[in-house]
Amino acid sequence: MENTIRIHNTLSGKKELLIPIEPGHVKIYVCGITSYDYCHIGHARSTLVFDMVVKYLRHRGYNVTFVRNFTDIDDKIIARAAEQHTTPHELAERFIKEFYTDMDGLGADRPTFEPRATENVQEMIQLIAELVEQGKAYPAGGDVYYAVESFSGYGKLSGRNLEDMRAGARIAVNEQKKNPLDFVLWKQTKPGEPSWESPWGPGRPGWHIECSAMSRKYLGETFDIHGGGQDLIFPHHENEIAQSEGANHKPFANMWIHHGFVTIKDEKMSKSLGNFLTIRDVREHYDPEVLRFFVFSTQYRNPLDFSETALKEASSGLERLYHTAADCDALASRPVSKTGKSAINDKVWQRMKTLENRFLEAMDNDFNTAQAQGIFFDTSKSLGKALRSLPETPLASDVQKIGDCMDKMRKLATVMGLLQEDPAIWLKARESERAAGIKISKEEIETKIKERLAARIAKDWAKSDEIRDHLLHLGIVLKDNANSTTWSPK
RNA sequence: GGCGACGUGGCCAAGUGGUUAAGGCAACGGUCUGCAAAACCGUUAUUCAUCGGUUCGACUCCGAUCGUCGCCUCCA
Repeated sequence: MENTIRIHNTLSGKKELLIPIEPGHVKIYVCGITSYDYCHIGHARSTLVFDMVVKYLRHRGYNVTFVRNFTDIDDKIIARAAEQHTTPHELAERFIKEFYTDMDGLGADRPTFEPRATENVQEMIQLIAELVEQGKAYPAGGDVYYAVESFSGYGKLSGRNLEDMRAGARIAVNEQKKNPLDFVLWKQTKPGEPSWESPWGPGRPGWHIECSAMSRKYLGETFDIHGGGQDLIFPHHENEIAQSEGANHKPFANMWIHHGFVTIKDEKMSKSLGNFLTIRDVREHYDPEVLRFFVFSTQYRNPLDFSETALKEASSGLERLYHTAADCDALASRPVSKTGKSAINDKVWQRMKTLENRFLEAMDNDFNTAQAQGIFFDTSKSLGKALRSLPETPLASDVQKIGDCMDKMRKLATVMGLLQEDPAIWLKARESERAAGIKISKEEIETKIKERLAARIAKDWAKSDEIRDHLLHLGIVLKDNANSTTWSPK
């Protein structure tokens, strides 16, 4: 197959053509969550971005092996478990379950493999032993550290060098380390903590080693893509490279994909700043597709500023696409004529025909979902024009053209998890959401509408408008149709 | 302090050496309507933070300046 996808590789700082090691098969590893709390929308972005990447690669015909780990043992988990009078294992498992509830609810596919750190400790011990043997790591007082100076490529991912880092080091000096930047591979056990036997005594793995060990186990020593949030570039991914390449003497990941943060008021959303919203906070008020639409409204490397306004805009935008879908669906029941001249303008038809190519071009260019969404809107507009130009009894082939184009758009939108619902049902659901804040009963509204209808029949426009304004004040918008009046929340 | 990213219309956001600078939201105008709403259609940046430079030509490349954010400590 032909490789056409270009990806921004953090390692080179450039867009590069994705050329899988094994033709047609992409192997990708993504750093998952540390499981000790509910996921926030930054985690949602991460999951959705890589879900989109994998879906697109598959859409393009690649076989994809996708590995994403769970960090289920670490300082924060141990501390939180102690606070909650439970075990680290129980706590981690509980929040893995919650992770699934959230991410399944957002429509993310499960990865091929989802290894947990605690299930791969032997593989980590093996890798550490190899590093010790090769003089790249050293035991000290029950811990084992990686000697950063032993790896000449240290800093190549994050664009740093050891001297600069040393000068600006904010790391507390640890007497046991040969270099303050050396990082721990194995931590000596402390009383009451989970521990595993090892050649260096009982203890538990450091954070970075799990990804090196698990990626090697599931994907091999060299694989195609490694991904994660921008905050993982240093030190986490830098250290993974040091560990893996230090032990294997082979390139680790060929390409590195790092997505931007979700921000609030232009500040990074994070646990330590306390400015985070959980996925379920957001799900209380917004449909999962709205959240997906929002996430994909900007290219994955840019920051994404979260706000109520931004979500509302996303909702309005997606609604527009669903309206088009509903209009196209309604066309299917219209009587058609078999012969005649196409009513669809040639330029409009050209736009409809080129939808797929334009979409693929945008997505091939470093997964430019923002541009892809623009193409959906452009197509939506073309479909609107086509629909409007149809006569009472449209030509069967015109109906076919419009239906096919809409089907194609739906199929392409699957990559972003959009337009997957029945339009009529989806649009109705948005209306019900808006109805949540209304302070007047349905019966009262119906009564008012009947009153107004009487006024309208009597052509008492003043009274008719007064009733309408009154309801509008209460958040009810009236829509007069040919022979009925419907209402919907504002 | 070191390293990195970014600065495009009221807001969000594509484009990234060369015909008219995508698209969304909002606003405004039109169709429709008793008037509206909804929907649909249309309009809205001689200009891309600022100042220099390279070039026949730059929003796009280079340099400087200003501003915003991030990493350097756990973090998606």
